[in-house]
Amino acid sequence: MGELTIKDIAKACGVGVSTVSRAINNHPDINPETRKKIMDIIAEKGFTPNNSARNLKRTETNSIALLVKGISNPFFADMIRIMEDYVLRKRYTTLLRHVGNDDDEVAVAQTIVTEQKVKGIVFLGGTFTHDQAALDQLNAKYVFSTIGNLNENATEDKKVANIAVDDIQASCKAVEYLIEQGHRNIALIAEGLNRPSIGQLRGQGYKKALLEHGIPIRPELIYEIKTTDDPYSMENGYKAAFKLLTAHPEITAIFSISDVLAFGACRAIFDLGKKIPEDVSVVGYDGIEQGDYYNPRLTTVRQPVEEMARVTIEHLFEMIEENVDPKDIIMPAELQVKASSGKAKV
Amino acid sequence: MGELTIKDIAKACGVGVSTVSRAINNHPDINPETRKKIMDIIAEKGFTPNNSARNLKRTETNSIALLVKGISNPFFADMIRIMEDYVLRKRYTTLLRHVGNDDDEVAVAQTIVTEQKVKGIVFLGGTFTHDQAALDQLNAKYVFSTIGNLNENATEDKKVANIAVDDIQASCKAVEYLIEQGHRNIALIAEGLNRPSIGQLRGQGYKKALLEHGIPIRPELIYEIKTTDDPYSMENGYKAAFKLLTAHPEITAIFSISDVLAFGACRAIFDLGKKIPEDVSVVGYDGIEQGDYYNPRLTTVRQPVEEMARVTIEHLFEMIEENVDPKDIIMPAELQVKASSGKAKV
DNA sequence: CTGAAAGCGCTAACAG
DNA sequence: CTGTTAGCGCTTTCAG
Repeated sequence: MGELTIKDIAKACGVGVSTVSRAINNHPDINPETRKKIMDIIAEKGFTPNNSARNLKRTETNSIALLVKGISNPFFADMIRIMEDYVLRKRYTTLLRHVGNDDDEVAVAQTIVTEQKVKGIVFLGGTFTHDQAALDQLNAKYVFSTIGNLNENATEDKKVANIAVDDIQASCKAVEYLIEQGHRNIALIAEGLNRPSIGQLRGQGYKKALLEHGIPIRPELIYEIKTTDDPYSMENGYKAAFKLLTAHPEITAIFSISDVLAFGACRAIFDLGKKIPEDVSVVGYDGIEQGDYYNPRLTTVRQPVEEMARVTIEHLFEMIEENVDPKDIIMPAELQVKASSGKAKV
Repeated sequence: MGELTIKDIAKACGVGVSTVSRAINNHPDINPETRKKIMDIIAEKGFTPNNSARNLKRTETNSIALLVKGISNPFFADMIRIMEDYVLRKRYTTLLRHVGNDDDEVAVAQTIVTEQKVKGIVFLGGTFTHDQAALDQLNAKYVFSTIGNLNENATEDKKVANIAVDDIQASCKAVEYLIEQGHRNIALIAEGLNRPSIGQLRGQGYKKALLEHGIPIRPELIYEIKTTDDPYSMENGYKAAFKLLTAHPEITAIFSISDVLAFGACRAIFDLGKKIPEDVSVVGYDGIEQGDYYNPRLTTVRQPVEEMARVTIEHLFEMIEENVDPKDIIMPAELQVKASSGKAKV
């Protein structure tokens, strides 16, 4: 039962506790030989310093936290890897924490800051609106990423660091593409249409495209997912498409606000005996790797993951190290036309 | 900058710190009115108790840790959800931690135990062999899950709690099925064949099936993935299948030791202008949800996820609460024949 | 029921 | 370069 403390090590080495502390913290003021001796004994006895105690004392930590909302979103995996690499090169450490869909990420952030003394936080995914008061309490720099144009309606002085794509425009482009392919009965699979969220923005893009091309918006072609826990599931995409296509066989194209939902939709289309893209075109959103392995390859709005990850973490370090003001950075998203979409049947 | 401590709250409430402590810990020895007053002020001021300080003092926590190896394995998402639910019902709290492919999960466990004082640990995924000495140091109960038959060659007294399916047998069944369908040139996509790992076990099952049916093992039909970081990727599956099929067009079936790899393999097959299952049958392993949404639906060895999660967490609590000895539990895996496999071409 | 006081394991002055 | 010592914020006896 290993419950070794720094005291035990100090005793075993015949030195004081502070010397041991210096050894494990790479402190300069220590004789290399003493350090070596101590480190050897530590390795031999298998002592792990207690971080609770460390964090209690320390005032800062050269570490940053990655707060990911939604455990299973494959979209974030790449971003995390890229940011971890960057942080490591900066000689900081990363703390990765997944927060449940129902948890309040700002509250979690608060605990992490006070407990782990992190210098910065990246919020990946999650809700759109945050309690500004709680945010102000946060004794660390933070940046939101891939959540949407948070600052859309914010006043200048309330701006928060945010990296996102222009969801409205990107969605609009995607639907416009479908219209150009001759589609008129275009369904939408979305979520959160009536509350500030990426779902809402993407829904707006869909409507904008239709309106600008003089196509009436038919609410019965819009399926809104209502589940609270993990709305972005293949199962929900399946249900949505199944219901839409059964009730409205005239649908020739589906725009889904996430790739994962789109996979579910594809399954429903196949199960109904229809072909993609011959009978129904499908367009997703996100541009996750999986889409390229799917059969047929999924047409999608690709968010520039690597670029976004890089910009996000760079901006965070700018804020930490150079005290730069929070920026609102909108990045371009690109429609990638693959095999799951094509001309409308005539 | 919210750095409130229990002292601030005590002062604000006009009580002692210990009373505040009692309030936030639902301690029985406290006047309900006093508690209410304190809780109100805490809510108003937005105080979060510092867990580092708490853990430093506490000797136990009614919490268990879920240690997941490999961030992006969709196979675990379900298990985690099920176990979290169970833990919650037991009125314990869950601590979820992802550990990188290169990290030593036992070392991470060690820190978590000493810092968070968790009572139990579930190791999900990860390596096969562990330093028994380090394990013995762990001042908590632990169970390995979905890693493979760890105890295969262990002596009785060294047994470690382990939940797994019989990988050899299940793989053997899967390959036998392919043989029964008339396939003779069956390729294998695997990983870790030469070190104790699930990959090795599944590879053994493949060989066993061939041998028992008098089919010679041709090493050139076995592709072993060598990358260290995340071998179980679609990309690796793609490369493997591409290389196999290009060099050996006579292959009519591929057994892949994971569904994710199988998806990659499918893409390669399509890219080579072949059809699934008409030209090449594909069988995966794991039974993840995605397989059912894939086109064609993936034939796979399904591990009973829900059941395994339940058994895993139940056994952990047995060990914690009733001091039951570690058990070695082998669960049945089931071959699910779907659309990605069929009779061999004649 | 409540407050005072003693540490939990560690780091960071402060003296040597 | 090294040891001594004072807390970090909290829980938990121990007296009231």
